[in-house]
Amino acid sequence: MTGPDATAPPSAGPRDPLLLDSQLCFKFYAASNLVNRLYAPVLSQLGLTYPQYLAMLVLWECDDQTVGALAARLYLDSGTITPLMKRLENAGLVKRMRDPADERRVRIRLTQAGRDLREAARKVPTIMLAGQDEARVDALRETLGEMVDTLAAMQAAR
Amino acid sequence: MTGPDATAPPSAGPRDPLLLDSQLCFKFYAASNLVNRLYAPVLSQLGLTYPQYLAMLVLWECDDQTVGALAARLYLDSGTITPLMKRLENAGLVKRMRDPADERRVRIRLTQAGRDLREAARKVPTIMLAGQDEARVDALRETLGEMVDTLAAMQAAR
DNA sequence: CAAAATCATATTGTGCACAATGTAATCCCG
DNA sequence: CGGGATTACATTGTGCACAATATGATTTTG
Repeated sequence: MTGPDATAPPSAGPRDPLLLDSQLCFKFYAASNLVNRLYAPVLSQLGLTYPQYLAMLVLWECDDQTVGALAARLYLDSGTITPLMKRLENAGLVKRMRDPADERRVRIRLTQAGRDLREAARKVPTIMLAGQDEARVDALRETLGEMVDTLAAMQAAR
Repeated sequence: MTGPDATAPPSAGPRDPLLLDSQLCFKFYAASNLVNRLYAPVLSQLGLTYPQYLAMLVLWECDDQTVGALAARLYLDSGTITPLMKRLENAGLVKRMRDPADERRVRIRLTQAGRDLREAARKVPTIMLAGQDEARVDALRETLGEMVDTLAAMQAAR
């Protein structure tokens, strides 16, 4: 061994900030990837990927939105939404059309098939949260919601 | 309005499980993307992307690991690690070589430049956590750590 | 010991995710 | 009203992320 603390300390003392397990950011990264992987098999039954599912949630809440509004709602770049919407259009779930009032905007509208998919999607949260403690889920959602707000504010202040 | 709750309810009552803001999973997704975006400008000064930074953290902890071990530690597919390591090799930070004892394995070793980068990386956690309440960060890391363990267990049980 | 099963990684193909850039429409200011 | 600035989206290029498949090495089994 050349340096101190070649392995992680048992429990106490100031942690090395460069240890992977010390990284709060890694928890978000790992959780996001794991969640994506857990949802994939369920969502594939609907013919959706995970980001596509999230975009459809937004449209089911409020149809006829612009590309930019969708991107903002999902904390994504509009350059991510454009090809995603083209894939949803190819799947017959949405229609893309230029806003006649402002030709710069592209409005996204659900097709009948897109609206119909909502009923099938109702089972997704049920399946994914089965066996989880509801109070714990609510508490975690609350905590993470604040964290996302903080991160979004840091992002906006850059 | 055609249905009940066309907009989100003010505060109480059972939430619609299909609302985006009801989705715990979306918080992870949004947080992960936001974190990535916040780290990118800082890490670019080291010539690293965010996943590359995480992989380097693992190697700084324990050098000379196999591709599979790195993937497991980061909760990633080995198919993600292979091209990532090739890019780190092109950057001169690691060396890839077949394990002579088991030719199926590829071992990843830091170069001197890779080891040297660790000192420059020490400032990253300092910069990113500046102004954050330490106790709050510790609590969140604890909570998220448990969540990641839960997700990893669900993943393993599939 | 040889054939089959298993294992570790690489390869291919699809789908994000974002920075940088391009293009066209609209806004704004004099 | 005319022209520069701004806005909104599309395009291009790089880098993940994973499923499916391929390749080659090792282990197991008859």
